[in-house]
Amino acid sequence: MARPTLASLARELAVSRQTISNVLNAPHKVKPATRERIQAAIEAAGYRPSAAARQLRTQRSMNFGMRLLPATDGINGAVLDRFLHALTEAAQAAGYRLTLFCADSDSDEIRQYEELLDVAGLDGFILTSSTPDDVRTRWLQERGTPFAVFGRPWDAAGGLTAASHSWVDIDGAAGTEQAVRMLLAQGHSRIGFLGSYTGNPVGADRRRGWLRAMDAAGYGRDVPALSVEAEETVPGGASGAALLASRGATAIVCSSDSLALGAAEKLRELRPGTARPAVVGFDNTPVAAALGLSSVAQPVEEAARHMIRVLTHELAGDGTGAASNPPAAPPERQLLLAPHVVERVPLPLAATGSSPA
Amino acid sequence: MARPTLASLARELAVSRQTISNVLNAPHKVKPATRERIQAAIEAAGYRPSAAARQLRTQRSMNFGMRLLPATDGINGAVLDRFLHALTEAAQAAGYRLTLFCADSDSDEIRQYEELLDVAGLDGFILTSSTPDDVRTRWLQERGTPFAVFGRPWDAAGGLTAASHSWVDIDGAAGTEQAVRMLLAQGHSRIGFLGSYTGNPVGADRRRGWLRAMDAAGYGRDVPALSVEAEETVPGGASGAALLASRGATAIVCSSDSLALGAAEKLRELRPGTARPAVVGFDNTPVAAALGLSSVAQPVEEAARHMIRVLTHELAGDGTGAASNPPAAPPERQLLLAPHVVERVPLPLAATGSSPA
DNA sequence: CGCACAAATTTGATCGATCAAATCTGTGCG
DNA sequence: CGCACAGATTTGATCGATCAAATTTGTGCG
Repeated sequence: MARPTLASLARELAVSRQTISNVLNAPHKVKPATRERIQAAIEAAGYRPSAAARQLRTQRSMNFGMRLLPATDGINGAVLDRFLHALTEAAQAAGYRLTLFCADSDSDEIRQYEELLDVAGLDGFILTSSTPDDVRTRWLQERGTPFAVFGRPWDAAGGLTAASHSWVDIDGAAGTEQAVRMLLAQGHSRIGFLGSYTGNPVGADRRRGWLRAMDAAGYGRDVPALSVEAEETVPGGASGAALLASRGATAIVCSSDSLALGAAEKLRELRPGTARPAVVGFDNTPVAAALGLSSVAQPVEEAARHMIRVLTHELAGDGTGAASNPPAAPPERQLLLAPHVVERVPLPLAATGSSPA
Repeated sequence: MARPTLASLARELAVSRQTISNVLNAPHKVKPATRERIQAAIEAAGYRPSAAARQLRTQRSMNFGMRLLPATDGINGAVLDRFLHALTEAAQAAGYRLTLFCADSDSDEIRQYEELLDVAGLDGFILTSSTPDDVRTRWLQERGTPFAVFGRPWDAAGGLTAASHSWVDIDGAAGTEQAVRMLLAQGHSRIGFLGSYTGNPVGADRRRGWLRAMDAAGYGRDVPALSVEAEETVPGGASGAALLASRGATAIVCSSDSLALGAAEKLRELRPGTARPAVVGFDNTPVAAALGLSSVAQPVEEAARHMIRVLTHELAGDGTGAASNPPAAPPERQLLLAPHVVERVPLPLAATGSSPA
């Protein structure tokens, strides 16, 4: 039998289309007895309303869009995977779907927004980064399209702009701060910070946490010599670590796992005796896990869920003139989530140091 | 001004809706002069047909679906990223969009198919794996829904089933074969193979390539002792490499980058003198790149593009009774792509071996 | 000139849902 | 008994496109 439609089902049940529609969209308008009878019939027939027809009438696609950046930019790799998965799952749970798209540049991204809004009628967008004075966020705001950004809108000076749009971000400083505290608890006092050259504010933010924790612990005077920048690569991490070690650092907090990987190697090499190289990375990538490297883990899943919450809330607010029954506390429009350190014991790989063949 | 529709634009131009529709969907039916006039007006007004309205009438959503596996399963990490990106890009270029969804299990995945087909009217699906006797592929085939699978349908014995559905896969054996040849060219003769325990056919396939190349080179007799299996982790790779080295192996082809990472570490350790640990990984993950490890790179982008080609071709065939003008050679329904080895010189990290602090 | 016939264009119906307004039921109460 | 009025249900229009069939325009030619 062909897929049932509202009309076909209505005929069978000898009720009107609208009544069935009401059972689905405004159950309180239907007499309980009728409602149950219809609900049962819906289940039995496996009736599912067509999104296209619904969208045509309501102008809602129940669909969010997200640009997939070309690999190696922005949040990527395993982090992006986790983020995407959580996003999709949360959207699905809220009755929305997620559509991906590609763009060559930010201006092309705007062109895509326009197209996707007109053609597919997307209800909102997820952005995975934003720059100060971002043309995309401005465009979306002017047009009144709902969107949420993963990442704070930093200004040119590395400060936070007072953007009025929704965003969620991970508090990098809180992460490195916690990493320092962990190392302090392990007995270290000369704890270095190893960042990368890129003048981006995310790195500066992570450095800030280290600084704060060192100050709080009373090691503020050591700070100048213990902060180093290197190339954002594994060898970069190694050379940075060598420099820090030469200045007496016994432990290192890094702004990425690549740096941490190189740093851990180097420390092992410099101090063959030490069991655990006191190095903490950032992002908690699979590499860190594979090598038994401690790392700051970002709660990207929570961030994704929150972004969906923000978007759906905004859309629900518009939709029904009278907001849902309980005024439902609106989700924070701007939220900073705290990461946490995943402490790991290095793998025996190094411990087996000079095992015979 | 509100978004133009076919009707509004028709009124302005004093032509009928259908004529404009024909300009877009069957230009040959419209007199050149009219066509150009209308085309210009479409551009000027920025008219874009609504996908929802179109879908309602044509029963085509121009949308493909793909299940996003929970992280750490199937193809993942950076490889998945590249695949997804290429998929999205290719779909977009062909006028299709990509919708993601999550599922808890294979049977739940079927439930999602059903829902997405009924509700969103998806035109086809991308699967990222298939098992012999896969319930999902069977369901899709019975229902006649177009789909393409990334990965060959292996049977229980590790052989290839004669499945009738479309798939694309990477020829793992060809990859390891090439890796062996590279090592042979570098002067190695005792080349080991390091795989993981998992009895999955992908690993067996990779081993097969090594075997083939060793045989071809006349080293078939060494084979039994030079094939080792270990746990699919970095330390697993290290212990496997130790074993292989003890049996005289001077180079190792691994079935993954994790194993290769551990193996490279171990070889370096065992032979401090050697400049380049002769180890080749598989998947060419960012880790391999970061550490300067040679690895077999899979052409996932090409695979993704081909899958979209297969799907769009199938849908185009159905759509217009008479296939597109030139009969357009149908894309291979089952395609095996050859990977290639990315040769890298290890990073100075190790070369700096015993540099002073 | 006029007819046949193809090319070009238009008309009305339809896809499957929701909206807004109309109609039908049923209950309370003077 | 009958009227008002809220509750329940139905009706007709509509969202924006395409399809199938009808109509108009144009061309060739006896």
